[in-house]
Amino acid sequence: MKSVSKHLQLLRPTWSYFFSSLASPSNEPASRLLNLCYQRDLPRAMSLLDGMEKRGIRADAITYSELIKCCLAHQAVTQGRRIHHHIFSTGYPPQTFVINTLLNMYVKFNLLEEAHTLFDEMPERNVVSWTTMISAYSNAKLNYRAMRLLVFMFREGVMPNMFTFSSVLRACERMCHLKQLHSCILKVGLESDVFVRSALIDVYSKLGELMEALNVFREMVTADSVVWSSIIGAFAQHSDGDEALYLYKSMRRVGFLADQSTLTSVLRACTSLSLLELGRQVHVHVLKFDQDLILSNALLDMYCKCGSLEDAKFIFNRMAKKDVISWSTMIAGLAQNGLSMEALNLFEFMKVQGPKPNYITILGVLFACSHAGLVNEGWNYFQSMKNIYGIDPGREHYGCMLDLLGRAGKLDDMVKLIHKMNCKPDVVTWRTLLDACRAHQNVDLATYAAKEILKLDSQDTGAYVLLSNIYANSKRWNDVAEVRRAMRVKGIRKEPGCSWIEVNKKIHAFILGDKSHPQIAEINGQLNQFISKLTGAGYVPDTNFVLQDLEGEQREDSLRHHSEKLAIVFGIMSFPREKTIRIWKNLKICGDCHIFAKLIAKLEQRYIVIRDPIRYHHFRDGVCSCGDYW
DNA sequence: GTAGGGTTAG
Repeated sequence: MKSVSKHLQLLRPTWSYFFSSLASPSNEPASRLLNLCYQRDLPRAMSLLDGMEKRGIRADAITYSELIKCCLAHQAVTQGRRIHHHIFSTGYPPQTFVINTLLNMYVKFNLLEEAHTLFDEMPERNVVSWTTMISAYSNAKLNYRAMRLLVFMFREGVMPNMFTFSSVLRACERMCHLKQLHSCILKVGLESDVFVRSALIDVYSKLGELMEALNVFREMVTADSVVWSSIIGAFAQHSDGDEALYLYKSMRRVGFLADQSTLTSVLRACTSLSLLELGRQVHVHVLKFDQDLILSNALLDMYCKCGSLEDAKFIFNRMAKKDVISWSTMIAGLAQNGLSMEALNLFEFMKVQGPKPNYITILGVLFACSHAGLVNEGWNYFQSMKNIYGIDPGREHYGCMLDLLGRAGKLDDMVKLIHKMNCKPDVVTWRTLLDACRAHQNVDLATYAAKEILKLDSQDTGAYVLLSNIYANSKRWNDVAEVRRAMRVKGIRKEPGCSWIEVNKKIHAFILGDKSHPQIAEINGQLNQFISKLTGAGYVPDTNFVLQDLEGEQREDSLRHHSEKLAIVFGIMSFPREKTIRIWKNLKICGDCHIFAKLIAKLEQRYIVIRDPIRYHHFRDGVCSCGDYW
């Protein structure tokens, strides 16, 4: 008996199908259609649909939904429009669910106008219809339209859900709107939804309100790895690497696993803090995602910015896929690390084998020319960017060209270019001119440039300091006193030079005049010994870089304790000879420290890398990668 | 049927 009932059970669907097809014979093609959709057989499904249309047969909502999925899988726009036509031609009013599916199809095909027309014609729009359109506009960065739709949605009395809020938040550009949205989210009790939460964190961060982002994060009762990634990314993008790394450690401690996005932000934090050793540890976790282009680019950038070009080249060469960012990162990385010719060769190779260069690629190329003193090549590349790639030069490109001319001492050409620029000169423009005037001892032009800077920003420390140094170099002590008086009156102080070095996973900071380091006496003693040894070998301190109008020994004394010298000596004391000494600092290296680093690298047979806010110096065997041109 | 986080310069 048991086996008979088992057989009957097996037969039951067949019988029910038989009876149902007797009762409604027109359903049979619809079921066949659904099967074809499941098989993703679009041609046969479409021909069946044509037959159904002629006989006035319609399918159910699930079948239409599957048919549209089939079109999306085949990227078949024409067939999608045919289905749209069919749904409205059978004489039955389509369900909202079915129209929403069509709406979604047009959005996925990036046909927003067609989607919007259909949306306008819908007899009834539910929360999914509204959210589909809002999300489409947010994705397309048509933020105003997305926000406006939310208002219309409220007016029609449709309540947004968590999908709506996480979509519309991305379109929010103003703090007042964000505050309103946030209140609304709290009011309807959606703040614990992880999608809404991560979107809130992201928008607060994009609008520069990091503390608000942190508040949203801290108030959470719910979390997932994306919420963690959002807050880590927020700090990493705002150059607060310390907080980003602290949050990453907390994330690991509470048991969440880092994925590609998290690791990308963590690498960015390592990059901003120049933490090569930590970066290498993160690299181990990155290995399991080696197909992820964004993550690989972040890794490449980390090695470039931490001054380890061997690792950067290794990563670049074995990346299976490279995009314009990979190429631009490598070109700029080579240029910033003093390998200008390699950077330009790579750019030539990119022109043949790589993607089309963009605005940032050209910046790296011009930077390479500027730091190698290649004036003619720089001009050629500058002109070709518009002619060949259709890229209009921006403020940064002009900046590189001015830098190039300035380093080569072509001050008149600099002034001509400033007047020809298609944008108004800003503080950076004038500072480049001022810097060139200092290097080439042009006091009158320097005064002009400094005044232009102070017209734009009366508190600009750099202008005062550079002007003071220029006067000091020309021994115009009265003018120096005048500049310093102005600085005192306005309460402007020179930013103290600061250098950092990582020893045994600890960051050691050295600030000019600061004696707080526990080993400072030992470091100073060692430094004095080195200076004596170097002086015996012909080292003469270059006092052109002292702000104060001091004379003789006092001027040397001030230079003697520049933070990078202390960091170098500490590095020598802490590391074995074969370990690279890596230092990063907040200001550009001065000429005297540059000479000192070259000589000490030779004397002690050390490899020293110093990263300043713009570029890198690799000191080895008495020479620097910048070729003394920075 | 509708949703969230990541890369190059400055």
